[in-house]
Amino acid sequence: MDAVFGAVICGLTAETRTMSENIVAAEEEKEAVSRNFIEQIIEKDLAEGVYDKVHTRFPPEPNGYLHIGHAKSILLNYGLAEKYGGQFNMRFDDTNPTKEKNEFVESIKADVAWLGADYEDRLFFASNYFDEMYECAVKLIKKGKAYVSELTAEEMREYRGTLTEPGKDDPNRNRSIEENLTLFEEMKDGKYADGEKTLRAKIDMASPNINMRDPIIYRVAHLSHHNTGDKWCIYPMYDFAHPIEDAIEGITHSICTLEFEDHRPLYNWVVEELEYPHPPKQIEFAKMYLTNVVTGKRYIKKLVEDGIVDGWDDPRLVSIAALKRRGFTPESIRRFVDLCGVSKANSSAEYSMLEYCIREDLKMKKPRVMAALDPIKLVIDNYPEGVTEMLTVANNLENESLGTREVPFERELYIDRDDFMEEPPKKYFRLFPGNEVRLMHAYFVTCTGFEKDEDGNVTVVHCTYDAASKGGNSPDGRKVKGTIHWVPASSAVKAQVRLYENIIDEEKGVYNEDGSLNLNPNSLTVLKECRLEPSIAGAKAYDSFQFVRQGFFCVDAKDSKPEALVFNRIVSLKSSFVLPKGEK
RNA sequence: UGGGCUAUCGCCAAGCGGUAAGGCACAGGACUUUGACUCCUGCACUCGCUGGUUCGAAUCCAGCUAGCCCAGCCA
Repeated sequence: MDAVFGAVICGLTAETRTMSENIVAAEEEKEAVSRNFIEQIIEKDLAEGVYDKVHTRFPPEPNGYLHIGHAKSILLNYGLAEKYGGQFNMRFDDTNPTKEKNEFVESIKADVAWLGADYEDRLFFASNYFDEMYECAVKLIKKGKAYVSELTAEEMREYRGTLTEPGKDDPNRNRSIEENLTLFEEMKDGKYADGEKTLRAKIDMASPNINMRDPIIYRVAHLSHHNTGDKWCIYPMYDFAHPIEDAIEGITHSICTLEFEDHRPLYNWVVEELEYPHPPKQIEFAKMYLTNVVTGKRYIKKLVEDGIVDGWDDPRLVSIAALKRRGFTPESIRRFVDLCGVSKANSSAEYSMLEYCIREDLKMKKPRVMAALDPIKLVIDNYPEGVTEMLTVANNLENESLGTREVPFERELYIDRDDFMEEPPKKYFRLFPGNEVRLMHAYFVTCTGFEKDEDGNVTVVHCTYDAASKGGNSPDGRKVKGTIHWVPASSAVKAQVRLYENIIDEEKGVYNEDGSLNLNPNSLTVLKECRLEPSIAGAKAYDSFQFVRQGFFCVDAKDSKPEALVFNRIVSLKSSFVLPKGEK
């Protein structure tokens, strides 16, 4: 990289650096990370003076809720503006009132804000440009580049031709400019019914690219718009509106997904015919998919209707709202998007990558507390009755700044059912008759026996403790292989915990042969009798914790109440422990 | 049998003519008051296929193959 090029790039990332520092920084950066293809295009544009700034945007149609796939687009656009010292706009592409609702603009704004993509005061609506778009259409008509068509939808389809055959010219293709002007104005004035007339760009009916076969750029629709009300009864089509929106806002790099590649010639045609001095450049990238995840609106709607999920924000879904409710953090989503990268190859990321990202984000930040999800009682027979010791324990052994808390220890505790076995397999080093383990942060205990109910279920485990091992170490240097977590029986907080698995049965993929969803019947497990250590009592919505040896859990924002806590498992901890087959 | 795009490890993804980065996943091992974390180690003689150009090709050329997108008055 030559010096001039380096300086140009870095001058934009850190204005406070000196020129030479910039050059050095740029070179270090180059070695550290490779650039994705969009960054390469941007840097080339900047270096060649095609643009002297970077201005991106996120332009959703407000017709639904955002999901993890949108997060990539949001963060990509925002990240690019940030990286190159440019700006990022939020823009609602609301040119078709049939599907748009204010409810969605509000939810989208909330999701974008939550993700941390700050558009400052640059919130725009395509519908605010309708006057200007109308003028653009008139300009095209005056240039002889647009005409009013009277073809019905069906005729339009016939005239368009097919993938392999060229189309035919519209009978009205050579209408006079004056007549087109009059007709278009009449369309605007409401003289025609929906579908009666359209405005078409005059390009090339024989183009191998179907988008160029005189595309419709305005249609009549007597519909109330969520933003402009009844002011308009004609609305611009995406292909006409989008480039204008971008141009008006001074967007430099208009980033969209792959399916719009074929629309780029039309995008360029529009900005060229309209003679914008600094036309924006459309760049397409591959959408990100997550493997075995459902994002289709129809499918989610059905899941809600069938009562399989409790809404668009059910923690098993991957809408932004659902991820938030599940306990994912904006940081984890950003990291995930980052890890996935940007390319033009269709691909699908594994869910394990998302799991990795949330574990990484939470592990140092959250307190590590104890919880018995499937509790059974542990009685320390040689521990005095009526005595409670307050043990001071670190909230996070790897992060001292999280401080300490007090956990009461007493004769009767709850432990997790998994941590005791009457007849353990080999390599099981938790509690079983005769075995000694450490109660985390507390004492060594040795299992002396257990009780069962008439059904053969273990109800109580008995043990004795070594008073000298307080804190979890024996002065004689004795080692134990297992450390288990516990909760004081008398003061534990009762709570509900929801364990989630993928809503899709991963063995067989998302869809059944008949097109229905291939659901995992075990996607939700509700544990109602969980016992948590008392320190968790005041937990509020979205608070999250590591339940030691189990995973990360988040207070459910919808159903949790101070007196009846409800937790969602965000993600389990990794585990290399597997019970031999046939056990449990 | 039109046009556009894509093809590098199980999953993402660098690579831009000088002899295959990295991450996730996975498998071993060390450490461990979480069977977690952390730390080591291993994991593509090969880049969809076939030819060609070149001293040298994942990178250039040609031809194939496979996948995705396009025939809304949706975006």
